[in-house]
Amino acid sequence: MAQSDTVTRILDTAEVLFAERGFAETSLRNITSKARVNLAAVNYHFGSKKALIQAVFSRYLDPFTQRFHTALDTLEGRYEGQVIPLEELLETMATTVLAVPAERNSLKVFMRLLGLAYSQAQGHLRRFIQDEYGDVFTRFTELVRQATPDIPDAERFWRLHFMLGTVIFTLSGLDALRDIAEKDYQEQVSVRDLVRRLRPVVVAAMNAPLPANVDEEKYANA
Amino acid sequence: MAQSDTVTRILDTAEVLFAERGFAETSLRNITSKARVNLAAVNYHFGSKKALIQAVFSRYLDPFTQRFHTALDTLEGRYEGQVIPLEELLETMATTVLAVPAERNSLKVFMRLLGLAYSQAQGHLRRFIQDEYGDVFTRFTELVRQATPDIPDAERFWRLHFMLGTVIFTLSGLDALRDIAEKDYQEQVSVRDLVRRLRPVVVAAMNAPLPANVDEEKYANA
DNA sequence: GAATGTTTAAAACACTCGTTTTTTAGGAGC
DNA sequence: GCTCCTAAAAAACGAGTGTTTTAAACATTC
Repeated sequence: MAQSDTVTRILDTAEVLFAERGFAETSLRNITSKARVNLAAVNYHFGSKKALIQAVFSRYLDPFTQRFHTALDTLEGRYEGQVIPLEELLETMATTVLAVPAERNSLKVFMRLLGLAYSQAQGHLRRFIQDEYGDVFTRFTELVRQATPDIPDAERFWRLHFMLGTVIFTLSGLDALRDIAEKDYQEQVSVRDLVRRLRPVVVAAMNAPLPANVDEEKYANA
Repeated sequence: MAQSDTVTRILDTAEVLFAERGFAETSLRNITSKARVNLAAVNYHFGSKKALIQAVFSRYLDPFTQRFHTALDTLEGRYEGQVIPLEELLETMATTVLAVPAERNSLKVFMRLLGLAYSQAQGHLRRFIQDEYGDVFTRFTELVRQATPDIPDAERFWRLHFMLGTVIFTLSGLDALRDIAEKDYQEQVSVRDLVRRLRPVVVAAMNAPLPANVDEEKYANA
């Protein structure tokens, strides 16, 4: 054993604690003691706490983006030049997201980390994610653009982020919401259930009529 | 002067710093030094940092919920017993949200604080908000229920939270998104603009077709 | 098998944190 | 005058933080 299963133990423990309590609220001593690892090991293996945080993200995002790229590859191959329908694109994204637990532990942790990364005020994490993994998102939005030619660019930009907010907010705050929902509706909700519920909502939101009273020239050169 | 404009200065400074960097990342020394106030003043006037955080929220939420309640009063009065259409309800909520800057400084700060309250893992804030201000939200959802009788209860619950996620995520992360949007689309976006864009999206999302492959009995007793 | 490089362990460092205590100031009431 | 109470200021406290340093153990290679 040994080798560097210390690194793995640190990452495994850190991602759970980060997801539960946030980055600032999780100390290195929390992590190392729970992982039964020496305190200095974090700085030895990762260099700093900030680097550890990024490593946690990389371990999720590296396989995710890779998988997403290949999924888009096969999708493009299937439609060979033709425009890919919006539903297909969303479906592919959903499938890729749901496939995360196959590689890493928990989809819940993944979504919670994403939510933290966006809400965390300090830009370092968002910048890191944008720089390292922005490509696949750019590729995806371009395909969405082709699938929805009637939506002005700015409007599509905002709607995509509306939907990003819906998904991240819901799935990252899932535990709290699940408690309320199960209390009121005696219903077990899994992430798969939520994704199934999200599908028609996202499609309808993207296809919603354009807002009224739009200043025309704003879209003239878009 | 004097009196207790110290309290106001602390609150004014704290809400901005909290909104910018989060609660854990903002120290009392940050606040008191920027507010040109003695460090001990926070504990003297508020008792603790946690109490200060709640005071910041109360200063926003007290007038907001009050305003929202009276807005719903007049709306119910106008429809005297009849069912209020969903669009009217959403419109009222949007108007009330947009009216926040009349009482307090910044709508941006308000939304950012709300976003933090939800993403912040520690439950004390969410519990505080739920306990103190849950009534008006319950009232609102009940009106939405009457306006959308065809949506199963559980489904409506989730869709409302989907939309909550959309609004909070977008408006609380507005600065970052605005940067990207303006760079790509040379377009100035105000909060009013965003609310205008959000309107049709939220309506379409609420009215989206029900998800397919639903286990029927889940809705049988809802 | 001694030497080398890598990983772990323990301790210390230099701060920062929220909170508390002590001290000083400023009016109000009589 | 003096006290009483509230507010502000200064200083100190104790705990907790990320990081660094120093020592020991381990594994590998020649």
